[in-house]
Amino acid sequence: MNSDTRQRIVMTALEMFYVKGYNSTSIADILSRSQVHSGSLYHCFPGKQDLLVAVLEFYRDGIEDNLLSIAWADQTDPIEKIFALLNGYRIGLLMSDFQHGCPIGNLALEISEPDPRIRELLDVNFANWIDAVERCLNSANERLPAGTDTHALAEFILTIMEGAIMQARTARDIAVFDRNITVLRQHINLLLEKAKEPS
Amino acid sequence: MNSDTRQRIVMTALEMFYVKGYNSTSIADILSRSQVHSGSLYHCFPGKQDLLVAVLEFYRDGIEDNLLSIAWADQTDPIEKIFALLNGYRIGLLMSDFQHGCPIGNLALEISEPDPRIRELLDVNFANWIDAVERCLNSANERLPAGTDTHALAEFILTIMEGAIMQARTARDIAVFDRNITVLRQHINLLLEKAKEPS
DNA sequence: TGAAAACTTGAATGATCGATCAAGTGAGTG
DNA sequence: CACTCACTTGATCGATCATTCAAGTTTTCA
Repeated sequence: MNSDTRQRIVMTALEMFYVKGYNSTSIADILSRSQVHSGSLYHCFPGKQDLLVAVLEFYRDGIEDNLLSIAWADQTDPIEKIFALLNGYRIGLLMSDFQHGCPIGNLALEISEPDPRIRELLDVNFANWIDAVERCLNSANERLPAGTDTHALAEFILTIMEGAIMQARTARDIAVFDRNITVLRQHINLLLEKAKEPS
Repeated sequence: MNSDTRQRIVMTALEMFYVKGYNSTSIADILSRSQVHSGSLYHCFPGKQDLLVAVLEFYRDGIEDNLLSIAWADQTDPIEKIFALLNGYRIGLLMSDFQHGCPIGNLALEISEPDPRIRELLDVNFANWIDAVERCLNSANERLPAGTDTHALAEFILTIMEGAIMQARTARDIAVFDRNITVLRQHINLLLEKAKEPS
């Protein structure tokens, strides 16, 4: 397996699935953009679905190096880490003129009857993201009300990220995204305040 | 324009776009399911995009009769109206084995480079949904903290609905949806409690 | 009643899709 | 040097895509 060719194919597919979606990206698109011929592609991958699997495995294996470590550079406060992560998606929206949202979320809604491998990989990617946020919340444990369900709260934050991106892309207006994050911030502040109460 | 044929086409397209998505639904699919021949379809619609426009116009014009009035039967409390609306999507997920999410949200993420008409129609549909929730919040105005941004909160609730559906569909687990709604409920309760404080 | 307009039928079109494969290249190994 | 085998080339395949259109049928209305 020529890993240079394979990697070029995967990175091209990753980028095109991100911008155009899975169904709207043709093999011919990927071939011309990656400067690879069809025989080489089908030497590395049995079919288009396996290309998607490879892309999702790349996301899964690279969450630390390609996402978290970048968003969390210079961040120490665990609560601020969460907002720094969300801000990464905000920047992605702005820099791409609202083309780049969340690659996993896009695929999750686009693929209606997924291959089991693909559904599981989408699920794992979500789970890894939730875990990362949950670790932040657990680090801030003593600042949150006793008995706070940090897993549910981490899921909630993913939910807000996905929904906020969806609305901002549709409206082509970053202010929608910002208002959503502001309400999330208010919710977190309410929790922090509640934790301070003597009760 | 034979409105019977037109309506049958639109309702079939609506259903198939909902379940399979826009790109994955072929004209041939719609023709066979609606028992219409291609000439009739293209007599009514210039092309596939115009079919999507008609579907989105149907959603836009039917939000009151086809969505709100059903979800809000037997609901009087404005806050509970919001949760009843969310519960409608929960039931849709369960009854369709996680096939039915939010038709607007699905299309919003799937269509990456939309025709301006389509982007605007997606936007209008979101705006109408937000308006409906905002009206509920405004009705409960005196129970919320003074100065609450009800528009931002309504956007936030749409965000949660979309994100919760996305996660529940991917995990094929309604518990994810429920946990998200629970956290939203806690946020609303925090607001209601805060409004009671003498400050 | 008769002609025009609206609508239906269904075969056909060219484009594009994912996928195949025979032939060729070249690096590594005996 | 000879052989192997991973890899590349690029023409080609059948399926399916959205769309077209000539011919036929029904409805409208003067």
